[in-house]
Amino acid sequence: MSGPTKAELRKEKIIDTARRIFAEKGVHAATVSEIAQEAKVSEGTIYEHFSNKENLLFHIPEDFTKRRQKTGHYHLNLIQGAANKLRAFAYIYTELFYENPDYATISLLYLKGNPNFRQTPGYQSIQDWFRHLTEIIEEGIESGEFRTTIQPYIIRALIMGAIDQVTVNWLMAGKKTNLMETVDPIIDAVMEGILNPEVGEDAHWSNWHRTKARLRNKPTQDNE
Amino acid sequence: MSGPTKAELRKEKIIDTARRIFAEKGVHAATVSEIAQEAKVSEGTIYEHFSNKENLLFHIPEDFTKRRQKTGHYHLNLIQGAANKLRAFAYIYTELFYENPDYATISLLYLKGNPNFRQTPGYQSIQDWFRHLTEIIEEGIESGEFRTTIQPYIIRALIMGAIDQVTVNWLMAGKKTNLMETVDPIIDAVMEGILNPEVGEDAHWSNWHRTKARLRNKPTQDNE
Amino acid sequence: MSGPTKAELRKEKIIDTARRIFAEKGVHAATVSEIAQEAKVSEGTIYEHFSNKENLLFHIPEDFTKRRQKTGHYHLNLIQGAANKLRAFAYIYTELFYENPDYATISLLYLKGNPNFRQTPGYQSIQDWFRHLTEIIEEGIESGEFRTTIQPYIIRALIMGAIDQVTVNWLMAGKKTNLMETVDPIIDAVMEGILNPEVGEDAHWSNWHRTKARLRNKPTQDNE
Amino acid sequence: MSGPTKAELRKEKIIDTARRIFAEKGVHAATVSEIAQEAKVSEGTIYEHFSNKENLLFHIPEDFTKRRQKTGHYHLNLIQGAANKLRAFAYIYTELFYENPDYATISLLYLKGNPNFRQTPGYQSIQDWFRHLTEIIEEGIESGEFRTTIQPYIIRALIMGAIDQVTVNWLMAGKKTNLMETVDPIIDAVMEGILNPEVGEDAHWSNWHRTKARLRNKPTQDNE
DNA sequence: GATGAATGAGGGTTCATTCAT
DNA sequence: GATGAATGAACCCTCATTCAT
Repeated sequence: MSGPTKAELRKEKIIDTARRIFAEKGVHAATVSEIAQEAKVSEGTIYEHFSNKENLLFHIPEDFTKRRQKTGHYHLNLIQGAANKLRAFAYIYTELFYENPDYATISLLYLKGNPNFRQTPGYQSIQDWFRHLTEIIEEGIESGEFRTTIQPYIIRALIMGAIDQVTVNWLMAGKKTNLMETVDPIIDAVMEGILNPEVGEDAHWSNWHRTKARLRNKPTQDNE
Repeated sequence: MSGPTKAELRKEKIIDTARRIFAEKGVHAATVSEIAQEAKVSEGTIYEHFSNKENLLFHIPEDFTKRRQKTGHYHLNLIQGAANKLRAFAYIYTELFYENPDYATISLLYLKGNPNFRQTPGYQSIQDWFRHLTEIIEEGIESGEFRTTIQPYIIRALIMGAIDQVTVNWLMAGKKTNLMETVDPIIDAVMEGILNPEVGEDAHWSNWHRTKARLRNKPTQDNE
Repeated sequence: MSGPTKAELRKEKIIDTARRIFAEKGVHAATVSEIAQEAKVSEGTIYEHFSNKENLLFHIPEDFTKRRQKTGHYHLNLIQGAANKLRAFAYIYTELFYENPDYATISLLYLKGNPNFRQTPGYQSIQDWFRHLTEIIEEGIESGEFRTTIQPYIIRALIMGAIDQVTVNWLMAGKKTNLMETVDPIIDAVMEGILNPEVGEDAHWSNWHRTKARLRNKPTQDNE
Repeated sequence: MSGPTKAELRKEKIIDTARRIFAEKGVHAATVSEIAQEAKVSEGTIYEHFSNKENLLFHIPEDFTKRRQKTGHYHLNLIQGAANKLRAFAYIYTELFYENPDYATISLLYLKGNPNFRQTPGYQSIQDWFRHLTEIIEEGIESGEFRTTIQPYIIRALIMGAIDQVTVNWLMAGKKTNLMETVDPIIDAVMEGILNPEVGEDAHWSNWHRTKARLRNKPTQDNE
């Protein structure tokens, strides 16, 4: 019946403050002392809850992961069709960054490429969520909605890579645009591709199917 | 007529060593002293060439940028058709990472998200190269090769985001696979999309065009 | 009529644990928190019984002092002759270390040279016990059993110094030997000296009596 | 031709200051920062010369060991007779403490019982010097000067134990007495023992030879 | 231009001690 | 009396940067 304990609130306060300061000044430039001060706890208290500074960093996604687990799966299950689910996934994924730019900063700039983070349970939770996208794509292939020739891992990289990319640009440029507006164009492009179907294969001197074959045979031709 | 001066060689040696050590241990964990030792120069000499540690970091892409400027544009100009150029671009871009994983590490993990780097000439050179991809896409739209509805910025984000994504995964997983093999599937997917054209729009209870429209009107419906 | 109270048992448990941990890791490296944990009390409880960490350290000899008071004097009183008592004293003194190596460690390495400890009642108790050895020696001189030329303080330093010395070596070497076997040789040597009485004073070019006199007159001749 | 370099002087200055401060306040209470300040170097400089605080502590005996190596052996070789050498050794050993009470404090209170110190070259040097005393005693036994029944290790423990003991007492009591005056009584006692040769064995009800035998057979009789 | 010893500010972390419950 | 979470002062150590040689 009772809500979170005082200790839990304290811990969340620390994580929230750390997220903000890490994002603002960078993980390296941020000091534990400053986080303590702004979270209105002592430095010692931080070390009661987290074994060290990096461990604190690694706990930042926890909240979001939990929240997404609860709501994300719920919403996706209500949607029918792989294409629809895929678009919804992109919305949910992007929206998390859009609504929590500090989390986006930390996730994309400090955690994504951190080998130590990949050893933590926090990373596992995120992976679980990513795997969901793969499942959606596989579902679409099986149902015939998607081409059978596509590779789920590649499509996942396309979608998430694109969103990560535009999110980083958005963050770096000062968050002035509406990040959410990039979701549909990304998904539209992934859905239908960029080639103009009204133009025949022979419209170009070197159509791309042939080029593809050519390049494949000499993949390192551009090397010195 | 004569080659690079002794000082220039020294400078390159420093950059090469820095690239390796920054990539191996991380920029923060790497020390100037260690770089000096391994480059067989004194710490003071490093500061003769670079104003500080971060400045040294920012000079790492220089080499690659110059090399790419020379060869990249040259090769791309020989290729006809936007689709072909686009694929070639992806090859060149990925190959640089594949052949220089230390550079890939630094570029993707330490420079991409560094606001200070975005103020340097080094970033400008990279941007110039990226803009080339945009131009290729625009060229494809104009020539009718690509759909007129696509947005070049989005397509660029898709391609480069996907490559960055698979490259980071490849780096983190120990560079065991052949990164180059992911290029074609990525470009293929971008070219033709993932939807199965043999299945009609009405094949699914909720086709994606309708869903798209629906989601667009209530983009934040999933928020609490 | 009833045994020790719960509080007293608690206090003893704390002292016992502290003795073990102080000895194992060193007083400085041992933490109050660890002692509390292993003694299964809270840190606060330790501070109910002892004003601070050093005060806890200073209470460690208490037990042994009390026990020795009870049994030591009793046994010594049953023995006749100063030489016999002296040997018995050495046995009792060494045995305490032998049976309680953790106490030996603390006593010899952390208390012996601690100026603050010398202000405590605990130190007084130990001193009382040491004075007993002086009394035995004085008794031997008076009874004619010992030479009248010896100085009780010096003999006490010899005996206790030797035992302390071999005990520290024993502790440092991993307590592999039987410490008790060193007691008799020490006392034998103190009793009869090391000079060979069968060799006359003039057997050596420079007999020690003369050397002694010589050195005494120029005690600092070897200084620069 | 030139004297010690500036760096060597600096290093010695650090060691000298550390010796004084460690002795004054205790190793634990002394701070590296304070040592740096008083030695007029930066903290960083201390860590250029010594890997950490304990390593600095372990370098304190170095000077004395070197000096003793040079002068100690030289003087001892000029003296004839084991008894004379033994007394001379005791003088030299004690004098080092007497002339350098800070070193005595560190040696007896912080190094003697430090297991880590026993792994250092510094400890080896000291051991070499101690072994010299054993050799002198063995020499005396072989020459017939000393009893053949004595054990060199025990005699060494007696002499050095006694000197250590009186030195610690002297230090703790404020260095008010003349420590050197204890050397002769110690050596005299060791030489001739404490038993009065003019009193026959039967003078006491229980002479010590018999007691010795009795105790030997029941060495643990005092245990509960 | 090159060196590398010296600097010293600053950071992460520990832990004895306190006090509200 | 007992608890143990919270405190925060203090310390060891690192390392980017400087500058006399």
